[in-house]
Amino acid sequence: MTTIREVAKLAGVAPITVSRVINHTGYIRDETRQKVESAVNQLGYVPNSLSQSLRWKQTGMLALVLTDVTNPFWTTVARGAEDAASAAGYHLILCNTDESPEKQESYLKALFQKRVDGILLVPARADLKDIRQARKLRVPLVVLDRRLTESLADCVRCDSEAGAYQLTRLLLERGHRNIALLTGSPQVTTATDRVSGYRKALREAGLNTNREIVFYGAFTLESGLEMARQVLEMKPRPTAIFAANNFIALAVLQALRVANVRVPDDISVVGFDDLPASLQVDPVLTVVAQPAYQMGVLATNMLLKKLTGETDPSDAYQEVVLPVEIVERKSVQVTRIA
Amino acid sequence: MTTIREVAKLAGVAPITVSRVINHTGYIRDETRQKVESAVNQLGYVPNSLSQSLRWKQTGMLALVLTDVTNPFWTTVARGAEDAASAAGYHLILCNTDESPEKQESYLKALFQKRVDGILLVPARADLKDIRQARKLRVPLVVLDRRLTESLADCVRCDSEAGAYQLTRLLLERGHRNIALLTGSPQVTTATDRVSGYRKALREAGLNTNREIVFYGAFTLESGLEMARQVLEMKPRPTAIFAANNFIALAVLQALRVANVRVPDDISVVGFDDLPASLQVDPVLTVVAQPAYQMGVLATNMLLKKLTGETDPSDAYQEVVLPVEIVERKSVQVTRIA
DNA sequence: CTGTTAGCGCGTTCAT
DNA sequence: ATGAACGCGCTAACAG
Repeated sequence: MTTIREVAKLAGVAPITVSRVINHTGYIRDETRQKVESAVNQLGYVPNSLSQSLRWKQTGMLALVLTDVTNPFWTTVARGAEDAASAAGYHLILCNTDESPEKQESYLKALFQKRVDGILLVPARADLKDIRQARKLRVPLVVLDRRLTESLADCVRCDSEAGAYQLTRLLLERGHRNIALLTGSPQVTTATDRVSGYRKALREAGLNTNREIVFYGAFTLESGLEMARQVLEMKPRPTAIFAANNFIALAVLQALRVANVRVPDDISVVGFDDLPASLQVDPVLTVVAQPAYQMGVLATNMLLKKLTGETDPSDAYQEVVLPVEIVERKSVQVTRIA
Repeated sequence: MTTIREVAKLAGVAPITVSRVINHTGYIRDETRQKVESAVNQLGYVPNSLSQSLRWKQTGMLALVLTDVTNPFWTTVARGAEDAASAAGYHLILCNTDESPEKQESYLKALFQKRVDGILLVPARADLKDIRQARKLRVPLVVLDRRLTESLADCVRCDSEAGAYQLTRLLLERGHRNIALLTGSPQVTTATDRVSGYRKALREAGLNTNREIVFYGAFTLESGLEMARQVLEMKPRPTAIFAANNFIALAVLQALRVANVRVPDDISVVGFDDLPASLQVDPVLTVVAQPAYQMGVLATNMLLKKLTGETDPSDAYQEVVLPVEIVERKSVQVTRIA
């Protein structure tokens, strides 16, 4: 590919002059600019951003490391992040860890090597090693969606506990006392926070620990199907199911349909995460909706502030917790109190 | 961040020795290796891949430029591409053009600047300018999903025409003669190819041009809703709707539900693109399923062959057309021939 | 307004 | 088995 030197030669100037024309820095005589521009066009010159980044000590790239772009929740977050990044003139790289700490480590290493200017991370596990490394390397990092066991980074997330609490209360108010909660891995704070909210609501309603029905699995369709099967075999069968993420909710609905159990007539179902309008035909599920897009935007802006030095590095880490919102639809039945 | 020189200094060796240890090239005495490794660990040294790429003249990065990661079809393609890329030791960058030629141009420019080793492109428009530029810059490029008006690049796509033909025949065999086709932009070959397949089937059934009912819009929910509304106002109303992509199909189902038109009792519906199992509760729609994941894998492998020089550059451009498959479900009703 | 020099961090080439 | 010099492509700092 053409280099700046070849352009300079053709235009009869020094490379630095070409550089100045391209980057619109410094003063250039109009005539010179035109000579350079025509040389650039003639050769189809495209500046090498590797070299530029090497000199400038910044790459203009951010990275979003998440667990699964296949999940509409994450694609929405990603769109928010991308929009915010590109509004600030940054490019965004997406990486999927599939909840694997090994993949996470491998991607982060690659991102460090690429000298991305900042990282948005949805931590695959409670493991803090990667985050410590980012700190050590002084790579700005914002944690997304999940809490850390220790306060080692800024964090933007939604209020899982409050959402789960509200959803559980809604069920309790409708008379449900046998509520099964199907959640993700105990390693993931959104999974456990939703358990906390559920638990809190049960306690307040005067139900003690032995009334809790909690299944831990993973935030996937397969795990949801498996847990749903187990719920259906319980005697007495719970009168309501609380699915702690969108894939589990869809799995529950699928399993119930296969088993010929009607919603909400035979059993009530509520879920966490709404689906985008483009992906549902007949929205039936009462859910807690998280501001996914906004979370992506906010986290990105927080990251950008860190790298433009608008925040004082000596400040304590910030944590932004976004409120969630109940969207009531028609998957909850009023039941007699048992 | 630490540089190779600081590591070298701490280890008491020359930078090049550190380089050799890191890249496992050349001979190194065990003792030296250990000194270097401990220095690397102590400083948390992470090699700068910008510099490496600059020297090696390759970046180990591929890019997939597509129209919309929000669409499950594309996320599936992306997963295929990512898996294939990472199996070969490459990283994959994702870019969304939203069908905008301007965004496409801007992203491609950035990718050229970043010196990605190769590009997978879903062209936003029939415009060939960007592809010519890639040729001029000698950046290996494979076109995905859509045909080019001129043969200027290798291409991997699915057989839209055959799929549309089969789907239309299925409707014709069930007795439908008033079939509305709701498709994307006339600028997009998958949209027009599906019209061709539809048209061909009608012709074969002895129906002439004035029996064609074709709406051109975009492959989005909004456009689908708008077109569906128009179909519902037609008199006589078509007995079947053929939605030429997944979002249009979902829009049609939504619109029909709102209008209280039952599927398939009142009207039959077929679609292009299946949804992943994780996103549907009760798969109802008879569709043409495209091998999205496989398309991503194949295109990536074709690209990789080009850059490892396994293909003769003098060869003509390849075009791989993947077969599609009808998945019959329950959205088509047998109707009396009008 | 334009050019020269030097160096970003690394690895190839050629010595030793 | 290890190192010195040079250059990848670009631009900051300093001259002129």
